[in-house]
Amino acid sequence: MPRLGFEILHTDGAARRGRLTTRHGTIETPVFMPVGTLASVKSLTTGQLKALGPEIILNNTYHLMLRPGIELIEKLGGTHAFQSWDRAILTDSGGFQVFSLSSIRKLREEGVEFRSHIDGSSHFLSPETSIDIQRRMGVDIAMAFDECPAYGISHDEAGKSMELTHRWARRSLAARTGASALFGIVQGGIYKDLRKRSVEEIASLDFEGIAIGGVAVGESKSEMLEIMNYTAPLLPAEKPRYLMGVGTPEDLLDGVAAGIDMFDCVMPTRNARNGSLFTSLGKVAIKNAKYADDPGPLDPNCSCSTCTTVSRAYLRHLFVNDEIAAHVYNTIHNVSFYLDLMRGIRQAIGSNSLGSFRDSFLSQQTKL
RNA sequence: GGAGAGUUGGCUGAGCGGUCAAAAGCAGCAGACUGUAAAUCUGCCGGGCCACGCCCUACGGAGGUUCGAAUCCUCCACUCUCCA
Repeated sequence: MPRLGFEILHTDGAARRGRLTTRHGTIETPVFMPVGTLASVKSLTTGQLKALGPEIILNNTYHLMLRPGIELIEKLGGTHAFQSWDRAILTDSGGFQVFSLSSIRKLREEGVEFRSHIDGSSHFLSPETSIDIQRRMGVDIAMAFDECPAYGISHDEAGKSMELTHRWARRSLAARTGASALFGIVQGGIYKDLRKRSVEEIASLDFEGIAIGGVAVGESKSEMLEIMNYTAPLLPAEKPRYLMGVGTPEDLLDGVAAGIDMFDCVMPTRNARNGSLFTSLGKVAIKNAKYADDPGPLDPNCSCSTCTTVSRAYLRHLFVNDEIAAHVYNTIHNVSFYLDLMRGIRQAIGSNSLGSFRDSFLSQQTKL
């Protein structure tokens, strides 16, 4: 069995309706992958998550390396067994932590030395160690170890960073053993010539899929869209395309229209915990006083267990009182909303109506 | 009956002559969140305005001292602690 199967079933403009095949099931694309950094989609049990139906989730190498540690996960049979998840898992390589933990890391050609954000202890991550950890976790899709540069760096700096990512991409590939698929990551910041160069390099290597990294790191929405719309069409058509860390519902629509197949983002889960809920009628800040006596469902067009069982008034009550159930209800809804959105997108592509689907979705977003 | 302590903005609670419309926390009201150091962070939070400054009303009540009082003095009201 190949490490990863990918077939394109249908196209609508640049948008692709496809199917990924992994050892842990098939994945209909375009797909949104809920983020479960610490082998947990925050606030949900595996059972609750499974009921929502995602076909793939994302874990994080850096976090799991620190705790509980790869030795333990390996000893307990890999991360699928550890978290009792029998569907697909993709791991981020720790590349994003090169960016997000920049204040407590030291970057070298060889790799990155992190001071643990938990206890300050030193840890080293390189293409080889990252790939090794991901393999030992037994994930379905591993990511190359990259440097995700901060927004605002110069063309020169972005170029150097990109070249490092390219060298690391080759090393990641060379270090790969085992059954996990491996995706390369295109960098280059906001500079089109660099993005083009990065695509050429990454696409020339033997990755099972290609990701666009280094977006949504502080640049404006228009810059992000410009880079995405420029880069996506340059990617080889036959491989799955993954836009890392994105995004809002609107971003997903734009990404799919640009030909992206895979997305992940903390937004539905984090925003849920912070009381910002996505609905078919627009965003609901559930803590707002206006919902205090609102007996209606969070989203009248949603069939998730939150929307079919409790009122906005109750959700607000739970949230303002810091009840744990607020996080559960909110996360169930937001994840469900994202998965429903992707389902709708897939159907729309299948019927060549992505454009009207997008228009219809966005026009409803202001109805609150 | 005696001795002492206290009364500050919705609450708790700093302040003990000017830099005080009054610290801090909570509550309240908004906003943000994009490969998760996030159940986090930010702003507003007496009233008013022709608002990056000005004017009112304010630290239990009433007087007083002072150029100036939440801060000092007097009386009153209330609360609490200890001793009988």
